[in-house]
Amino acid sequence: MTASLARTDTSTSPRKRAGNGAALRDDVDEIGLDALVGHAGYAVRRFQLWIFQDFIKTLSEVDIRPTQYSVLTVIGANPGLSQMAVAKRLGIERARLVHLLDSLEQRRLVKRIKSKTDRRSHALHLTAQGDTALARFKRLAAAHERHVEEKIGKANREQLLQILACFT
Amino acid sequence: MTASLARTDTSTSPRKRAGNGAALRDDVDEIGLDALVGHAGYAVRRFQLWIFQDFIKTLSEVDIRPTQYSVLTVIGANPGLSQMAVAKRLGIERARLVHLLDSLEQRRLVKRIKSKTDRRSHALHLTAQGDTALARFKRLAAAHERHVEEKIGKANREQLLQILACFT
DNA sequence: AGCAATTGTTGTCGTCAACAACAATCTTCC
DNA sequence: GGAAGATTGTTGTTGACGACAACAATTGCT
Repeated sequence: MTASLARTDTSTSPRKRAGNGAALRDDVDEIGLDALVGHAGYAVRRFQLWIFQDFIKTLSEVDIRPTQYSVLTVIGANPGLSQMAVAKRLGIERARLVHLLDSLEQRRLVKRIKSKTDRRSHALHLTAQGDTALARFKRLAAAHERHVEEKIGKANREQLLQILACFT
Repeated sequence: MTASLARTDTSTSPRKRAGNGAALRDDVDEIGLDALVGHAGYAVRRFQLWIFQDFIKTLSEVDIRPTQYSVLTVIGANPGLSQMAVAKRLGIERARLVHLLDSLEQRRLVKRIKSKTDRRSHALHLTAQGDTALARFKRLAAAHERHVEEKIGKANREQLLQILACFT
């Protein structure tokens, strides 16, 4: 019933190299997504995959991943935050933030300072080195953002940001 | 700078309960995201997290996850595809698709049929049971999609789909 | 003082993307 | 016709990540 064979047959296929046109269609362009095209989640998943890969590649020379960048940025903009506050603000599990900070602290980008007012918590700060490093990360991240703009268009990117602002 | 956004505050916060407003700010609403607000990747990550959680919850009664749903849908719409074709079309690693199909085949939703024309590959088909099950999955997925619509708005959802169409 | 809540931490579990290697099979090219 | 190279499915490993559960130390509330 589903089926929907005989799709639009865009016969632009320059012949894929495998001449087994008999039983199997492995020509990507001809495979229909059916209900998936109406699902925002599918598009978002593919987009996020692309965007994260580009981010990682663009910042590969400094070896910073998206989550690390978000943590550094928030700490840089709000010195003295507790781990709990950072975790809640970014939607990261506080258990996960522990390893994240361990790594960043080993690289001398962040330091945990024992809070005087609450001996349970740590006040998070960038090191001097972390501060200058973050500035470089931000320049590279801006380059990545330009890649996004080139990919989906300037106006579309801004609309996207506006639509998804309620999740940030 | 940044800050604000006046979030909808779903957490029913009747006063945060911790009165240590001294040195640490753990009030989520007051923590600025700085450069993150201009990054599409951050918004997309948060959005995808939300959307996947809603999908999983909405389809929890049938125990189907987003990736499984995408595989079933594509196979249902294109019977006889090889694993390689499905993997390429959905952007899934073919190694990963093996386990995915193992699981779906155990649940009698999918069957691998040895291809006559290419003895390396399998032709993928839904079982009769898988076909009726997929119809139910699609109804639940439609309900999930309505949740998305309620969250970001009907017009915004359609714009989103249009903007990200180049990734599907 | 006593009890509940919070903070950081450790640990486990399952999902997922990215690779690498392999046997079986197919294609291509000589 | 046969060797060389590519493709398909498979197995395995690695690392990032989200979700949970438990714990000690500490704090807040009553």
